Amino acid sequence: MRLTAEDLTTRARIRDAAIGLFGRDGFGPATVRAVASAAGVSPGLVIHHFGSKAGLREACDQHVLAQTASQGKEKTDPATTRQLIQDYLNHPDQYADEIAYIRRSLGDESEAGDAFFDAVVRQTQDVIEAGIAAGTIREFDDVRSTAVVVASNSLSMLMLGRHLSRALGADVIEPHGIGPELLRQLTVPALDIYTNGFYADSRFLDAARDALQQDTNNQGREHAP
Amino acid sequence: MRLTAEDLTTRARIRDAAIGLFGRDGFGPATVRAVASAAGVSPGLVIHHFGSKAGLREACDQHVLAQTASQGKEKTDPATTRQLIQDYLNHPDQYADEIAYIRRSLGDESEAGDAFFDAVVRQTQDVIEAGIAAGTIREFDDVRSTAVVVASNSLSMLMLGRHLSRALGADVIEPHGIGPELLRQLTVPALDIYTNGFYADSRFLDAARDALQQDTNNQGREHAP
DNA sequence: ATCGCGATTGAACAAGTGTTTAGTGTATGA
DNA sequence: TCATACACTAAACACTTGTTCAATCGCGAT
Repeated sequence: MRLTAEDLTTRARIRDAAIGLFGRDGFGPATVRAVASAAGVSPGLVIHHFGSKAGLREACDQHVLAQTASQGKEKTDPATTRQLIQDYLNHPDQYADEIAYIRRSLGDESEAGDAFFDAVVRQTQDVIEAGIAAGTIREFDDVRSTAVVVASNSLSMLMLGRHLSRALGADVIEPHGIGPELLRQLTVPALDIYTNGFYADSRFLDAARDALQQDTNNQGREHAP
Repeated sequence: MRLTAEDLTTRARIRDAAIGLFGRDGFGPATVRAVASAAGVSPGLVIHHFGSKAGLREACDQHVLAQTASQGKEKTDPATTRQLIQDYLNHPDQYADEIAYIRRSLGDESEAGDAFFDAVVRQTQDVIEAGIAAGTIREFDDVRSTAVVVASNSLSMLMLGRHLSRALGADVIEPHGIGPELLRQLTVPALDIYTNGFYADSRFLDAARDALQQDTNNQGREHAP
């Protein structure tokens, strides 16, 4: 259950307003005055509570990170995955602010973004290893790199959500880009590739292996003049 | 061949400096003064040539878009793809500025970013359809959506390059994140998934199809209270 | 009742922003 | 030769930014 704004302490109200504005406008463009106004408070009070704009952002980082770390610890089996999908489809804008905030953190280089990305990769790797053990996921030569690729692919929806909706000609542009309409159109094609592959045979894979092998031989001179 | 800074007209020098700074620092943080300084010129001259900072950005958008549209029209068959990979591996920082700039454009909502994303999707779809005709790529129920997914996955490397290098423990942090070291580690795992799939069977795909089918039935009430 | 202390505000400040303006050269064409 | 146009600069302007400061407000403890 989400607390309404009136139930929160002023400090928390400011922080939540900041999370919303930081996520929507970015850390630079979102001004202290705008945050204060959104929280129904004076700009000075924002500084009084958080010391500086950087301090405010730090508090937002910690809060969002803690918020997202608490959930998403137990999604390993297909049943729970389906549960999560349906849950998100029914409450689309429940985590909208956090999602937008994380997107900004991943784009704008920051420790919070690093931590979040690492957490996603770690969790992805756990899921893969559990899936391999359970026989639901293939075995890979390099599980770590595979986890990074899969995590990157997943997060691309977060980073490019706006473009995805646009490219699919969404009737309504969803608040932060990623929404039910989007998932409904992209989940099956994505899982289709993950299930049946994309290429018809291993020609591309072999070609890439050749190219990289050949490159490894010339590894001495990185930057050719 | 790339022209050196001295050979360019002042206007072009300013524009190139702006592309570099916009890509490195972002459109907001990169100041007119910084651009002017990087181009060895006074701030007023920047405005004199481009009317405003927005006009400067527009010129940069057009230039980068034209630059990237000229290349990347003929990469359809595996041989050319390998050629491109090797070419990029040998000249890593040739297009570094453009890559960083495009990354910013895709993140910061802008017409240029939209145009670039659409171009990538369109090109991806062309490649897929050509591949299907040639028998190198599987057939899909929804080619358009598949193209969007593949394009999104590809661009994730661009958007998250910094995190990818970090997560893979790159010895040296590449200038804009994506570089030879990164490609060498991620190309094969990525193509492995695209070739042999990720899941061991179609259980996840079926589960997702069920969930979405079930959701389509309840489509009337979007936001459950 | 009053003291004290944190929450809160409104106004101000210093720094940085994009932009303007007046002025200086410096070519080129009449 | 001169005048016009253009590239270019230095300084200033108007504005926004984050932050500070003095002054209240409200409330619990003494």
